[in-house]
Amino acid sequence: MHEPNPFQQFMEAVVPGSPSRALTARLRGLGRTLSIEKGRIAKLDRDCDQIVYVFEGATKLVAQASGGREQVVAFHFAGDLVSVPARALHSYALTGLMNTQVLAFPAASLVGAAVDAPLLLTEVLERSMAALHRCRDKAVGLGRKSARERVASFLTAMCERIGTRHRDRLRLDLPMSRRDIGDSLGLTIETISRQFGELRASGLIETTGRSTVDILDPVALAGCAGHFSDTVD
Amino acid sequence: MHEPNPFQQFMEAVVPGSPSRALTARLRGLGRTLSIEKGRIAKLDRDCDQIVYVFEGATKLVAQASGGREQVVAFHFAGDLVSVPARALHSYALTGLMNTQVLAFPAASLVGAAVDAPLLLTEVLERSMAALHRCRDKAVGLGRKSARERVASFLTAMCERIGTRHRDRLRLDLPMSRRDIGDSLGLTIETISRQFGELRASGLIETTGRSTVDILDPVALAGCAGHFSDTVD
DNA sequence: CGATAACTTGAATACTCTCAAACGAAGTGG
DNA sequence: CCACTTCGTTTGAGAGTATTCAAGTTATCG
Repeated sequence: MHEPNPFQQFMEAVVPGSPSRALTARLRGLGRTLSIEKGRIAKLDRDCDQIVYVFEGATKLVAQASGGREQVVAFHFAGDLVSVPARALHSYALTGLMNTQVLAFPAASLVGAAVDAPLLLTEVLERSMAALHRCRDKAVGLGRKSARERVASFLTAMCERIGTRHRDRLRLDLPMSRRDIGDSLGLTIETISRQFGELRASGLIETTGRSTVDILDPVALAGCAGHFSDTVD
Repeated sequence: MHEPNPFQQFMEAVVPGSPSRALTARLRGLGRTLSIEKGRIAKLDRDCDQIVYVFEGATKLVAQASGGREQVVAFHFAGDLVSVPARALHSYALTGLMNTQVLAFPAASLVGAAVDAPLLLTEVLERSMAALHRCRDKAVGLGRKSARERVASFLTAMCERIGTRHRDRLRLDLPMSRRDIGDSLGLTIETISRQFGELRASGLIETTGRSTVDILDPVALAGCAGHFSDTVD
């Protein structure tokens, strides 16, 4: 059992079916593998938009506004595809939450290379639409929800992405700090900590150490998230 | 000079080059033209994700959370392409800001029909990435910015999209109400009103009636937006 | 011109932030 | 293996910004 290759895994995950040799060669030429150490910023080409495949590890995409304020725009885990804009109203950086391996493509070149590979294009389109929809759901949280609802939303969403079963209970091993969570939810670390405390007191969660969260009552927690429902209100 | 056809204009705007007859016929069969009256919700097919081309007028995409709270996720104007999800964490609706004409496609079918039309696919991809990047910039505003900064951001962004020159000054004819602006920026109408008042008092803007805003000092206004800059801080 | 809806303004409240300090976990070196 | 250092987290008190509630005012439309 030899170590899997980042590029190979990317092809299997993102290009369904059997891609032509020509396409494979083309893409191999475009992609650059990068290691991102925990807490460090990926050294991406900042001259053009990048499309990054997370092969192993976890990252956060951070936007910087004036005054050093940071907003975590999204978290990513192995298998995810991230679009990193070169220039926008705010400055964006992809940062490792742990030691991470990624494969970075210039967005324009990737799309250009895919004109003959509709399956690759549709896959990228599919994923970027999904990202858009997630970003909108996040915007609703940031714009209209209380701290409690944001934290409950966050934990519920994380559960679906990286939750595991541990002795009959739902467990979450968070790779991000309280600060990261705060920067993602538009709250301060103190507020995050207080909300965790109250959820703990309410018996909805249990925490061990810094990163482990057991979800004792997933249904009640999701109920705190303030998502749309036809029944309530 | 006969009235332009929505479908024709869609093809010209979204499918560059000269599309094949087969593709044209296929797309024509998929698209449904809809009229959306001012203040009313578009009667879209809610069973699957939709891709909507705004032919004429303006719309807002509204997400509904629990408790009747609403978040305007994006505004759209003639020529824009909107992705409306069928089901997500929140309930989404496309609403007319004025009498509006749109062309709605089932997203999956549109993408399916485009497997042979890479230019259509790349155009849709391009636009959805742009939407993603705008949504992220919006998330930064909602998560990390003051009321003042959000309003300044909003006015600056609107200027670039629908600003006009009027006797040597930059004019904005806002099709949306204070409530819409508030729901877009995660603020209340009262806060919007107060911010407009203060910007007026500072001499940055001038308002006439409900919808006309003259930007007297675009540079200073943009400076209030709190966007990233290397120079400040 | 009158009615209605949208907007503006004011005062009191609430939620989260800021600042400050104590606590605990994780890692290092003896 | 333990003491020590450091960083992340927790907790508390006070301050600030936007919200809520309540009038009052101004556009816009019929």
